[in-house]
Amino acid sequence: MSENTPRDEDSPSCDAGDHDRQPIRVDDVTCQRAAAIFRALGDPQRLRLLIMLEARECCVSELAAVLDEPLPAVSQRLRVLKSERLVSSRREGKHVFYGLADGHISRLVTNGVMHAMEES
Amino acid sequence: MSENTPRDEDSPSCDAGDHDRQPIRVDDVTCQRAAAIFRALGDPQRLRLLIMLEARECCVSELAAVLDEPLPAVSQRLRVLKSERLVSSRREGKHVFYGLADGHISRLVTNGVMHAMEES
DNA sequence: ATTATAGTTGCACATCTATGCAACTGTCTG
DNA sequence: CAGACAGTTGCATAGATGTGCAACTATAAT
Repeated sequence: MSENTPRDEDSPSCDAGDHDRQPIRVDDVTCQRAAAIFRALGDPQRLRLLIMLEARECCVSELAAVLDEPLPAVSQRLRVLKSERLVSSRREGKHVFYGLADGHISRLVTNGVMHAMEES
Repeated sequence: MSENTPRDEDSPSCDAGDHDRQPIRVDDVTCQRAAAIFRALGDPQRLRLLIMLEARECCVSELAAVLDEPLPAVSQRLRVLKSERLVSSRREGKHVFYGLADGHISRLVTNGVMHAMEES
């Protein structure tokens, strides 16, 4: 009676044929890093920024203008994205250009958006 | 003087050769749905659950036992995941089995974890 | 019907996070 | 140097979110 898993006699027959795929072993640190990345992606406005940056590098004021948001707000969001290394920045004169940190990010974003569009 | 974009004379030469990829047009609703999905993924404990469910269906008490968490906590987290349609549940006698809602989710999770492992 | 096991829900509380605005830094121009 | 434009940072506040615990529901067994 000390069992918590339903793998013995009081369990139904559901799991007999289930193919136990080898679970990915993920250490706590990685898990937290991954969660942090997802959390950074978990805001509509930040996601908008990433979607724009997927097309090309943009400077902060351009992003603010296109998205019709106050510039400090955009800068803040970019800061969050940068702290998770989702974007990188580059200064060019008066302007600071932001771009996706690497191609992976694009896949991540696109995947999520696709999934959001497909269902429902 | 009303320009916000640095595309005219006060702009440096950085963007001349930039390949403006066609941006994905994403409507607000989709953007919010996507963000909500990412937000649901943005918690280490919830991510842990999904990683476990990637291997096979599990009932709540099993998840609670393996992750060493109070059962109500696990149930709560599963609720959040279910509200975003990341997992589905199925009752079998006394047990409720949870599994990933579809194969897409697995890709989404794996992608994020991979990215978290690769960098730094 | 009573008891035990499995899950869910509700509530209170602490924590985090987003937001707006003002002040500051940095860069170029005249 | 002063002024204008581009970004960043700090701070206060309101709203969202995670957590723990207790109470409740559901299913099965005796």
